[in-house]
Amino acid sequence: MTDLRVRIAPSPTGTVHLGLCRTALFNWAYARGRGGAFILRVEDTDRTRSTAESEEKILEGLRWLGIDWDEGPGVGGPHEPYRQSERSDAHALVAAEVLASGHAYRCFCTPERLDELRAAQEAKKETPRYDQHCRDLDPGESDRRAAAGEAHVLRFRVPEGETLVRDLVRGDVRFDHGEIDDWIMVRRTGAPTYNFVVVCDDIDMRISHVFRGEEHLVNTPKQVLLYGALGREAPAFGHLPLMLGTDRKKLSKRTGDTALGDYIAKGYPREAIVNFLCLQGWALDGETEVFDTETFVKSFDITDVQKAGAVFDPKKFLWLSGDTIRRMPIGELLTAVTPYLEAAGMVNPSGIAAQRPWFEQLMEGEQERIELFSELPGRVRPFFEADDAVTYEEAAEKNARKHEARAEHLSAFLEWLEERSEAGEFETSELSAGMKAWVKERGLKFPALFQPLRCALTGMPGGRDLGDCITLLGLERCRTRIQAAVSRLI
RNA sequence: GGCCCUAUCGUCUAGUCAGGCCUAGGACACCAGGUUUUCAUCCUGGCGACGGGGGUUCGAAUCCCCCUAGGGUCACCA
Repeated sequence: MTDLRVRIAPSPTGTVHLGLCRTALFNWAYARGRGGAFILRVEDTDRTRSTAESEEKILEGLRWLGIDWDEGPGVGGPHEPYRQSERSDAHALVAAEVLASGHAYRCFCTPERLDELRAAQEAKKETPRYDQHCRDLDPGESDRRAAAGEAHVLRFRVPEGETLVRDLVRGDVRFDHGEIDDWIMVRRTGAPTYNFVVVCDDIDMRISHVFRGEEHLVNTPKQVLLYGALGREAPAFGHLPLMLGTDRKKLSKRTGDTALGDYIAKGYPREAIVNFLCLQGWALDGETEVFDTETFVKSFDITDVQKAGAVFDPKKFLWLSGDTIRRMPIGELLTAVTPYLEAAGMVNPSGIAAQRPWFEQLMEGEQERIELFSELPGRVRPFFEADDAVTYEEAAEKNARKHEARAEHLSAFLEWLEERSEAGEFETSELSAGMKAWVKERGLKFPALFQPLRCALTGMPGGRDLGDCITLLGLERCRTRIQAAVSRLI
């Protein structure tokens, strides 16, 4: 059996894009589901745009998603180093080999000449391409000019013919070599280009399958040709459909957030993000939308991947987030939400531990009402406000003022509450039932008490069960709030 | 524009490779009911698609061709 080895090769030039996350996820799942190895390699050949911070963000982001790598930065491996910029010696060796074998040639054309060429071609509405000016330069002359220190690049000598790419997602794709430029392998600075190093490194690292975004499909014949020139067998390829924005173009900041960090900050649960990403171009069985990572790993196959691009649907993502939150154990939810509570100044780190049951009750009432962790502080605000200065939202106050005898009802209800407390009957479900009975005994409609009471207690027009609010606040705080409301709602 | 990819409800998709089981299934969204003290959850129902045209076949969402539409790519970026 040939060793299954897949990789993700991000370039550290910015934020952690969701597309990268999905590609990583699919590669990783493919390896994990088949006992293969998953390798992480940092593609930092563009020295001017690559940053260490970006690289660190990528590693952090992948780890956060639950993706672990068998070889790569941080864990090492038999094919070190895993940062392309540190592999230049190997690249130089291969470049020399390709030049010596005649599959590549030196090109001494100046960037100015190339610019003019391109401009002329564009003016004539032709496809911009290299005119192979240096392709048939005499080898002796080429060597002399290079030895004399004349600046040059190394170009791949694309032969006549066509290349067949057998894509595990798309099937067979043919490319006529007449359409492929004699592409640059090594820049005049001596730095190798992406199409060149990606092949060198994938060979060195024994990569067996390359799954990446569809934007790389047209690069593939160039790479396949290089594998051939090097006498190596190309890996299997699979080009994933693009993730599209609502404008049906490649997902970009233009139509919404694209960075993993944005979603983490908003409080999408990890499971929801992974689950949603899995759904972009792949489906478990066509029926089941919600599944865990383990199920994904067990079921994922590259040949099941959709060919057409997938438009990113923020609404469905939000729904999935809320659904995931609703299924979380309360303790886990509390942990997830703690940073948001702290950031809102509602608790300090030890505060929750000291009143854990209270916080758990608080969470239980909100669990089905939030779709993102970040919504929580706004929703529980009333429970952290001063009792004599609850913020009344306009809609809540309006609802309360609809009832003529609001102050009388509130005062009477407070008396009833005091009695319940003295009687030791101050538990949520008994209170909820008792309140309803209280309203009916007086021949009232529910809103006559509940709307003013909700306003008094929370200042909000809607929300959790009022009995629940009462037990959460306790008699003292309820008394203050109701008394305040009696005067404020006159 | 050249080349390449793609084409099922508004969106994500199942079904396409092995044509009949498809009067095309699920999910989100939307709409209407129900449950509920409110909000939310939850439940029920509804709306809603095989881009168009030719073939092949007894039979096509599924196979072939053309058209159309969308996307990707054309860097000394990756």
